[in-house]
Amino acid sequence: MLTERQLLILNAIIDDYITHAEPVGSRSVSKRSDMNYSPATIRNEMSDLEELGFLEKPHSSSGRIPSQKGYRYYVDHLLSPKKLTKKEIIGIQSLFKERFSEVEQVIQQSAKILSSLTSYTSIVLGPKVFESKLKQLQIIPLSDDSAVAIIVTDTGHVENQMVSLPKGINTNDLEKVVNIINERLKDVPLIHLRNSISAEISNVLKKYIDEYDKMISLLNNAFLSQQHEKVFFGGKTNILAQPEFHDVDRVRNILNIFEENELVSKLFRSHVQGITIKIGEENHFEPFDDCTIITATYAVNGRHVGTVGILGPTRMEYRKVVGILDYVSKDLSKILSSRYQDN
Amino acid sequence: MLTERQLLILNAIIDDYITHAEPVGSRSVSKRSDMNYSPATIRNEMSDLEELGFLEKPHSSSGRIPSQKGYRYYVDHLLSPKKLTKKEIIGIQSLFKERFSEVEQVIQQSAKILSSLTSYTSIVLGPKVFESKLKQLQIIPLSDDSAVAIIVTDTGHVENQMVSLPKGINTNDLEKVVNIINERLKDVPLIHLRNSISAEISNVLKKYIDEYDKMISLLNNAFLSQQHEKVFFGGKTNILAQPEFHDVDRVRNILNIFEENELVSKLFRSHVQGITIKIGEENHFEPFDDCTIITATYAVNGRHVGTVGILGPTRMEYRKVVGILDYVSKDLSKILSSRYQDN
DNA sequence: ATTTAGCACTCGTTAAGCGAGAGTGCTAAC
DNA sequence: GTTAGCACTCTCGCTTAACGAGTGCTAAAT
Repeated sequence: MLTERQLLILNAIIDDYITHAEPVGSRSVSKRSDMNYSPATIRNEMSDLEELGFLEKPHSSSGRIPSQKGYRYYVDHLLSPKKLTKKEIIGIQSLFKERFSEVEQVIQQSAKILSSLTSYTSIVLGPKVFESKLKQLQIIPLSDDSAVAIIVTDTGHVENQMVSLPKGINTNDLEKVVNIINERLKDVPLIHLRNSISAEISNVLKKYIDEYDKMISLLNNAFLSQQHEKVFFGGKTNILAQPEFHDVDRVRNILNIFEENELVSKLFRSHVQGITIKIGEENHFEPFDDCTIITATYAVNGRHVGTVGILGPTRMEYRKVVGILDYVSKDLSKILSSRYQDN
Repeated sequence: MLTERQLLILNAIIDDYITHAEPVGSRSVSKRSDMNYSPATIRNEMSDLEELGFLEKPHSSSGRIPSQKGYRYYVDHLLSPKKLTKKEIIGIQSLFKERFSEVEQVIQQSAKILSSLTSYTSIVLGPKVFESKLKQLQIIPLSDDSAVAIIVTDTGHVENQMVSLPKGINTNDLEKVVNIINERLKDVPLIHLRNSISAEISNVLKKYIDEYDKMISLLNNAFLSQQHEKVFFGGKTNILAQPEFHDVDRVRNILNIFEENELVSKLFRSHVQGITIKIGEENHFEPFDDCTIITATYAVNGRHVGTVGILGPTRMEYRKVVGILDYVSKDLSKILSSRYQDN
């Protein structure tokens, strides 16, 4: 167990390193107002902390920097989220105040807010479309062999998907099917649609429709669309401003990762409610070995449907980021919930 | 006017600089197989070419690099587009062969092809949605005061737009209006929709509808959607591989520009049919002062509806890029045309 | 038993100096 | 008109030296 003084010193070093990005020496720690020990004492403690694995030295005669374990200890035991300033809160509120016509715009806006407030890169996932409910289905033939299927959800979200029309399908039948679905499956969550079709209305369909099998496969295609969540970014290039990313090759690597939505979505998706912090190798993804990802979930009417996250260097302003993320995720939840309530 | 020999030398220097990215000296020019002069002679010519403004020196005792004027002369007089290799053609064909369900996917694929073939960044604009024609309009109420308007075009493109329902509007009336529009304005180009409404059907509407004014403003909102072309990128980070972009701050600048679709669209939109080359300051945009943009237009059934473009350093492989761009733009035109024909 | 002053030592950073190499411009010879 | 020869320039990489920040250890002070 660490002594009180060791805690104080560890905290001081991490704070210092976070703001200055340079190894911190005993002298500068000892000069802090809350530190009443000489550099020599600090040095001894630092040596101990290094032995315990909380600190490391870039080279033998330099100051210390926090190790991954050090950061972990810091966030687990020492971290007190910083309250947002009045100014920040007002800023957030005013940005959210613009009247957005679409849910996606609200989400995109959250990403922007996060990145501009933190000056790191922000990623927002979701909300999972398929949790929302069917409002209306349309299948509009374009030519003899193709049509576009349009799904409108109760949240006003529109998904569309091209489908090819099997030969021998009857346009009247198609209309009938669409009508039946709209009558009987309204308000069924998209995620259950495919099941519901076979479970609830297959009998009806079989009765009225000639080419049952073809019709089913057509519908399955129509509901195939974007199963994966959308990914929104804010400040994609913010991370380049950090001194640890002053190498073009690394930068390129990371930016390329951003282009792969699948991967990003896997890396940032949070499975537990609330704030999650993944430091360096805890991400289990080599290019992020010296990055930290902090995520929070947001909820709609109590259900956690998406993730907001920040990507920065391990030397990240944890206090600030956690505070902001907490605030924004809750605000976003509020806004989305009120919106979904409306409908 | 330049002499035959000066042309030869200018061409040699540019070719060399394009491939090696380093100032080229008299000796290396003279060593080329088609060059039967000694370094000293070359030096004299180079000196003249510099005086004429086609070449410049990074410092007094270094080799020459082409000036912007030099590149301009090169593309205007010396440039012979490189024929694609069999391999490249086969590659393009096979990538285009995948059966895409949506036009946008074809476009996105073109961007990918271009960037991977050229190893620069590619940008594809359009096609302008509003040139396509109305297939079907839907307005689906979500709640008492909001609805989503969906426009399906003859090309299978789906646009959707949230609209707020003015108070006192009658749902039956809304349905009537939508029906009238679908009957009478089918196949009207989106761009003319708003005019057509007032011109062709305002009488009918006035007859049947109570709240004419409110209805019109609602429709105007519904047709407001994305007027600006979409922007597709390929190989956003390719440009970072070029030695002239090995500075993180510049890189950041450029990548930030990529995020501003409006700006990108303005910078890359081509107004003339065929290949356009803008070198350095010809772009009239300071961050691109040492970039070249090469664009080509693509057409659907003879109408030029969009732009494909490449962004690279002024030291760009002009011959190759022009060849590829020419080929891909034509191929894309073919594919899109055949698709639009279908419907 | 802690804490701290003192000191030798280590390493990274910076500046200066130097030689090699690539390239030029000029002159004079071909 | 062309080219060989040569002095000159500038960059680049390497070495050296000085400096400064910081450490670890020892011994003295508290």
